[in-house]
Amino acid sequence: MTKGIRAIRGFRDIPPEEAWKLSYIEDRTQEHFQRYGYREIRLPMVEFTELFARGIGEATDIVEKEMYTFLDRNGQSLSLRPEGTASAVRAYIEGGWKSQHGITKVYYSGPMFRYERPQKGRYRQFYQLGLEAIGGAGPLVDAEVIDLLHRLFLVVEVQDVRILVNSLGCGKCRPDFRVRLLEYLTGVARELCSNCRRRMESNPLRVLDCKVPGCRSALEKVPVMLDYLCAECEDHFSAVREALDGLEVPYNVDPRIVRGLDYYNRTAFEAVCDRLGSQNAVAAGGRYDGLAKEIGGDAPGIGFAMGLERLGLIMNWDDVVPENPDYYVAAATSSARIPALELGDRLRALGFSVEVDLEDRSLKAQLRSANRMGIDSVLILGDDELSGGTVTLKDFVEKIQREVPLEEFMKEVMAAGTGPERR
RNA sequence: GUGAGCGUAGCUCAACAGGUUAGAGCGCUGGACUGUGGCUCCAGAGGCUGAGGGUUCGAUCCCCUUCGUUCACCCCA
Repeated sequence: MTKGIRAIRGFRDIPPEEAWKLSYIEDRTQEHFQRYGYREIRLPMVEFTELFARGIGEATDIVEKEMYTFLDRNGQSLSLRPEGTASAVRAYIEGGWKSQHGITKVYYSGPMFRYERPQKGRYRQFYQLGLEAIGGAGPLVDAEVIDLLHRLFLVVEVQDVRILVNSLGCGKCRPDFRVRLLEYLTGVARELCSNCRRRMESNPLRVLDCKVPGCRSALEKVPVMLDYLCAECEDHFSAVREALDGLEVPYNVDPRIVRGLDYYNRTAFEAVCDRLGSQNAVAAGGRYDGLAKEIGGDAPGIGFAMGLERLGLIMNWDDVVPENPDYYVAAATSSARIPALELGDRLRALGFSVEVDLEDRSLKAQLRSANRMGIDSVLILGDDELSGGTVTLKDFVEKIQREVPLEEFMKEVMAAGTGPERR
């Protein structure tokens, strides 16, 4: 079990038992996004390192220590994408989509890569589904995006998810706030944990969401961004909230919401759940009006991404069952092996999914397989059936069995048929 | 990058304080039932106990190293 080549740490195989769930989430989510006018965009999984360095921010953890970066054969520094927003905005600029009318609304789905220690709900290759609304600066865009996210959780039946929103201010008001925050933190530095004292230097905003009790009490009167918003940001944020209230989207304003990426401004939001191990974010996003400028364009935007594995972890799967095959064709004798395969093909041509034994196993073993696979209808072919042009139908549920002319059976199937729509 | 736990059959796990031939359940294959599933019974296949070194008369067990894995910290989706 330890022999041979295995998957890279943090890069796991998603077996069929699990993969169908991710597909299910993707399907439901994409339908949902499309109802809001979002269209799929396929983005490269590798970009120039510079895109992420400038877009996400040189000083962020992602860029500093979590990217898969390498030189290609031309000596250019490339990186596996750690997230999708930077690419989407790059595509917007590169494609000149600004000239199109209205807001560009796109969604993407696929693997992201981050060099982190794997743990529950966290892998080095993980799957994200995200969307971006680029080119719109107004608060209604923010509200619709958050509304869409809220309603997505209704569609995929996830309970226990809370939506938290905050405003991070803008380039005008955030620097002031930062100064006030640092003043305060310096004052209470003795009461903070060692982590937070370190964070004061690296990323003071992060101190706000420390969970250590001592820090929490020391931070009771900490200034929050919301109290320092400039007039424009204040107006924007209250307009967003007004719209959310009008749409009856349940949310909480949480001043401790901070984003780990530099490009965010104004509206930031997270969907969190407690049943996710130490991770609690299922989806997160926000506005990034300054991002495009960093990479050679100019456009406001907002978007979010959600972790498919994490969503899969908290979804209620009780009412969602994978479909079993419709028929099992069993060969009772060796001369019926190929005719069994043929019959399988005929049924498949009608849209059914059919299993046929390929291992020359006994009839008993074949029936056992059918039963294990949850297949209710078995068709048996043997020498008797072949010589008589019949097929034996066995129904595990009704517990009945009868032998009928093969062509008659096929006609029945076609008539009642309506080849079930498969997914 | 840091810390802790765990690596025994395909899977989930046993093996009193180091002791003889490493067991069980599930799964798989066959049989009881000459061409008939589920339930039951019987049989069989399947192990360099993650790898390497050490202590010992003797190591799955103790020690060291290494690899893998899980969870947590950090951080994030």
